[in-house]
Amino acid sequence: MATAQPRTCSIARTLDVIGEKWALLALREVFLGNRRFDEMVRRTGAPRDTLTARLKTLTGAGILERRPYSEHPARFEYHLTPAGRDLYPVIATLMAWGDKYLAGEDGPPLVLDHTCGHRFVPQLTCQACGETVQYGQARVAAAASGWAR
Amino acid sequence: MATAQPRTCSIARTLDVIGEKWALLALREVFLGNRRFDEMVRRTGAPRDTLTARLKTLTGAGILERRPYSEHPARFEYHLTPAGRDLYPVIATLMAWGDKYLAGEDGPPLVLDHTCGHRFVPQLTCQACGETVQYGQARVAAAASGWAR
DNA sequence: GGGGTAAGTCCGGAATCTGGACCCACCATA
DNA sequence: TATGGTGGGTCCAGATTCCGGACTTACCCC
Repeated sequence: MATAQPRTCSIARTLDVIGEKWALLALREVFLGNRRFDEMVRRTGAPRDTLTARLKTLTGAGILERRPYSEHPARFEYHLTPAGRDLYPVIATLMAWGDKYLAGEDGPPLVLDHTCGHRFVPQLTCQACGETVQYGQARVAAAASGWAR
Repeated sequence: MATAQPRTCSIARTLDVIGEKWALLALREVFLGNRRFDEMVRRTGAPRDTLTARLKTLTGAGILERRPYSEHPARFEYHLTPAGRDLYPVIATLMAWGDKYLAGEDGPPLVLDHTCGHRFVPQLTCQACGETVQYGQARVAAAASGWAR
């Protein structure tokens, strides 16, 4: 009898790369334009050691790119690659959830405006039909073979 | 001179709740309809101990609800609360990123169909104008006071 | 020379995670 | 009666990871 193997779905794979502590907060800083090591340490509060390790993982995974901006005192900035930029929806939806359920009485600590002029409230939609999608409106279609692996 | 404090943004707060290892994979199983402890252990591969701890955190945070489905052998199921259901966009965008960047040659291990009949490819849009949003199209609007706290 | 900045590395102790064994209550079978 | 299976855990010792703080190197500015 085959006992189900743990799935290796795309969620698990993605979390292997960005699921460690501080990885997403480091990414948040890059999204906000803070690309340098010390600045990230200050803004996130991550231990320097840990941040070093995370940045290494993220560059290794092709999410960030380590670019020198000075030689001699060799200094580096971390830039988003296209793959990194594509993580924006993850960050945005995480933030939206926190805004809704964990904001204090001051309201959300960080407010974004969309280029359309309105406050940016992220929404999930279906690329095909454009409608908003909530839990229950998408169903498992097929096990491309990897369902239980 | 005030050295910047680590931000406590909504992302950090959210990660405090769902950012620990296995929390999101446990949630994935609940989203897929597997609500029972042993099933989650099998499907995720998480250590039983760790899963116990995560489920406790998630119920404590109001994301899951522990409902008895049998007395006497006391047995429980974990159900999504409305707050839990609102995490669907996070799961969906994580999965979409993994599908795009980490899928093997077999393609994505898990394929979803939207009720509109098409393959479900999650997209991030602006609630106000309905347009798709990518990195760079939303800007920091104001520091509600908590910017650097 | 003195102080500051940037990007790390090194360290020992603390906290977490891990796999595996164990437990208890039930049910089914024979 | 024993035997085995399921479900939802707990307990434990060892491995791994995280943590804060000190230290380093190389520059710049005054």
